[in-house]
Amino acid sequence: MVEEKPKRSSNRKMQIRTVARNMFKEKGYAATSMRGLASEVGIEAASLYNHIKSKHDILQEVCFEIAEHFLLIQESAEEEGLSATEKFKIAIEKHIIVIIDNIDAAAVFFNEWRHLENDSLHEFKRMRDQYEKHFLKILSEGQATGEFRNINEKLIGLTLFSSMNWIYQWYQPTGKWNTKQIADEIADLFITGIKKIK
Amino acid sequence: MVEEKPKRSSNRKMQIRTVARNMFKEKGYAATSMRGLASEVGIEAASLYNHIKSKHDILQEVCFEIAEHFLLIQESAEEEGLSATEKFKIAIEKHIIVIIDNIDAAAVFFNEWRHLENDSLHEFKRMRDQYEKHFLKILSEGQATGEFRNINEKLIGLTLFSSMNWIYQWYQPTGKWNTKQIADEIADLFITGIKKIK
DNA sequence: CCTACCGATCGGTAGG
DNA sequence: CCTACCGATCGGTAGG
Repeated sequence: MVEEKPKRSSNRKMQIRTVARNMFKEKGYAATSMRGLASEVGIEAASLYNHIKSKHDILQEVCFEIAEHFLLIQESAEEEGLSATEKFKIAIEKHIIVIIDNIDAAAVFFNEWRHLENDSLHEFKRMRDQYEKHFLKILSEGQATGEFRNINEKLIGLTLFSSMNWIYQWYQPTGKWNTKQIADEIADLFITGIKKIK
Repeated sequence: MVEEKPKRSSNRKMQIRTVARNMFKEKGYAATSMRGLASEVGIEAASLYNHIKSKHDILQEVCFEIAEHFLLIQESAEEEGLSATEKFKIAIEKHIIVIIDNIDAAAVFFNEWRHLENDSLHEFKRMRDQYEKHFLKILSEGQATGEFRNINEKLIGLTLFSSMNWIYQWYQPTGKWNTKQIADEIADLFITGIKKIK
């Protein structure tokens, strides 16, 4: 039996990223110092640079690790034979699961992306816009099939994203609702709010 | 005829606050430097301190100027003879109007309040919690009267706040929707989503 | 992974 | 409202 080598450096890097996610969420990127980060990790600031390239590089990693989660949702959503309503519900639930399962990274993603620079900022916006289209397409489809009433789909889409993307502001892992309850209640609210009354 | 004196210092203070609101929104509080702020105003950094006490003091002023707007809404909402549905719609519309009419300050209020300290942080949270109760009360009332279906009112309340408080992230004054359209569409979405079906 | 250190920039003050 | 300046802290590097 082959025992896995303890990848010490890799573990330390993971630890740095985990601590950084949390500090970026709590204090914001700009207000988090490398000395403060190092202190939480339990090493000197200079030692961080054996594991990471720069403060900005950590931000990029955190932002794009969650961006990839969102892209995976999109790719997996190509199932056939579902109504727009069903697709809508599934998309909402998956999106909320990503946020809640990665609550610190999600907070950084939604709140600190403006500190990205140049290429990474550009790429971030591109991915975000593309991802939003995925939801807008479902809204259009639902109107075309007559499942949804006439709505300002862009505005409803922004409202939906607001509802989901703000969750990190109030969600507490120790709270009384589980992920499914939250996802269901929000999905039902929106579906009831936009479905065509027969 | 008495001509008003040009209150030079007061105007300069207002200008500083206006520029600060915008920079705090765009870059965040921590990433906004007093030298950068002064440069935008057109004076030297040291000169700022003839008009303001500290960087932190500006943040407090911006946060609490908008908090007062929200409290005014609450006080004016004591009209009698309205159904919960009507109260709900009015409360949503007024809240959204405050945000859109004070979009920079609103962004700071919702995004930078964590940089408040001690008393002002405590007071901020107290006001915010109290204000949220105002909405929760309407939701409870609507369920009691049978206007609204059975909902998790705390969760729906958080979702509503998310929808409204995220507006600053996407609202553009030059955009194609006016304040009333935005407020109406969001209010209708929520009311349709929670009303009891007869 | 540390000590020692770099130049740059920070919020803010003294004094005029 | 400015010049000149303060001590503190910033992100990051050199060298071991």
